[in-house]
Amino acid sequence: MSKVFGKKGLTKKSENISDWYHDVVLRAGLAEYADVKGCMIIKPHGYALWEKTQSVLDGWFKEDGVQNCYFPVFIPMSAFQKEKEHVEGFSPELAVVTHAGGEELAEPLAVRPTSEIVITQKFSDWVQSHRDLPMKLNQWCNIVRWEKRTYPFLRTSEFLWQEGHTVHADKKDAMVMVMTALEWYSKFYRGYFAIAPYVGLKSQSEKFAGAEDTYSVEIVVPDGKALQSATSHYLADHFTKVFNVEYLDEEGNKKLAHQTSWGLSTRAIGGLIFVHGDDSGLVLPPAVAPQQVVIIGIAGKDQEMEEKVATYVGHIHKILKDAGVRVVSDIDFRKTLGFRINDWELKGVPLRIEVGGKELEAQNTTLVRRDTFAKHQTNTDLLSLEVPALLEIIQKDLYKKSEQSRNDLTTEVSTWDEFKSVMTDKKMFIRAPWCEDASCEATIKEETKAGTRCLELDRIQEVLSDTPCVHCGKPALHKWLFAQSY
RNA sequence: CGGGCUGUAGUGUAACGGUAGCACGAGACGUUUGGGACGUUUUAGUCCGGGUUCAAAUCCCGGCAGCCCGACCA
Repeated sequence: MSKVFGKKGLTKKSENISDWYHDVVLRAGLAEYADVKGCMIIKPHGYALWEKTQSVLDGWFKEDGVQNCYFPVFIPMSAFQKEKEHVEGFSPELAVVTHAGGEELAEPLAVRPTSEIVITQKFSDWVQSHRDLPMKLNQWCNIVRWEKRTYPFLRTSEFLWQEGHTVHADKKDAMVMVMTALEWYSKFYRGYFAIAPYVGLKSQSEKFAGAEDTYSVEIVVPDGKALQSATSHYLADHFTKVFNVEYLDEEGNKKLAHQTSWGLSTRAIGGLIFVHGDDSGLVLPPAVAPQQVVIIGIAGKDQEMEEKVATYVGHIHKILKDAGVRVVSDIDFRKTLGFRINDWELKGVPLRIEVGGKELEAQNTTLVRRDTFAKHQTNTDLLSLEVPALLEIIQKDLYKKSEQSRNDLTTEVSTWDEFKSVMTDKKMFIRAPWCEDASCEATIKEETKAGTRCLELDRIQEVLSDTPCVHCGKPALHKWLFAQSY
């Protein structure tokens, strides 16, 4: 790797990853703090990443027959209290409206922390026959969870997400949906965010409040901690039996529908920042970068040259735009070159094309990769082919780097001593046999701050024999992933 | 929600209980421009609410917000 250009006022990632993260969020223009605790103003550069996320996932949802809709942000407290595990799980973090229109409300309104309740209520009206199934809805919305400890993007009091809610005739159909949604998320992280995650089943104590089973996508943050980055729940009939979501099957028998829900939030952007960013700021994968290429005009002090360079930049801009590249031109000659370069690097634009007198004369351009800072010249004629190809290479290289980092930050242990020493020394993911007992899990967490993250999908079928739990020694059937979490 | 630290122009900082200063930024003009330029000039601030005091950015109390450490979570 070539040298990394540090930034004025930007903490180095290796020195303090938390300070670095906050600096990048602000300096790259992704978001700012709002006046309300834990609330965030998402700025255009950050919101563009969310819009890209939306457009990709929304396309996949619709191909599968999921329809978008919108439910109210307010939920009557009485409705919210109907599912016991659900309300116990969420009530500590509910925001509740008690006054409106200048008067105290007869019944307080919860600001939705998720919409299982209100959507399931409607499912009971909308689902009558097996012919109504499956019914697949999704909404893109904001939700509020009054977290005690907040962190930009990763854990904000209000956040944006999509929540998919579906009902099916039986468990088998519902499980297909659960796995389909999980695969969308996994595919999105791998293919667009260039992040290699772990995907698997949550333990019973870590599952969604009200779910039968929860599956999740877990990102390995470079400091060795885990970020739960999307979830897909099999709700069985837990909500449908509370709200009588029943249908008549072909034989005329009444049956309870089986339900799923699944979501991905703006937290994803936090994962993206953490995984790819470096000491120069944000690094965006080309597939999601709002601007994939920035063309920087360099003119010296020469007015005539400024005009020539501006024209040349425009020419290149058109070539790239016609080639389907998201491109932006910077011909703000009033600012010094260094300033402009640093600014675009902070923002994470994957590829920079420098164009000045030298390039003009040679009819070429200088290409500089954001991820490696590798620099080379390319003839202008070849740009329309080379740039899209290079963007793909950058995308793949970022993924490979993420995969390498994930693997480097994961280790397998079989004894409790090893487990403890790894968790205290380094902080990383540990794969170890576990008995699946909740009290054992709680003790592990108490002693190491690390909890179970998931049982990887491809290990669910693989059943161990004669293997003791890494902590308590009771028989373990699977190797689970453990880590400290964000 | 508990413990610790913090809160001064847009940003970063300084000021013993006694004139709120500096740098960057932003605006104007001029000179500059191949990795964060310079001069002249203009601009803008003590988180909010109480208290102590002749006098509060400074001390005290409460609130709000940020960061860190716990408990909780997408």
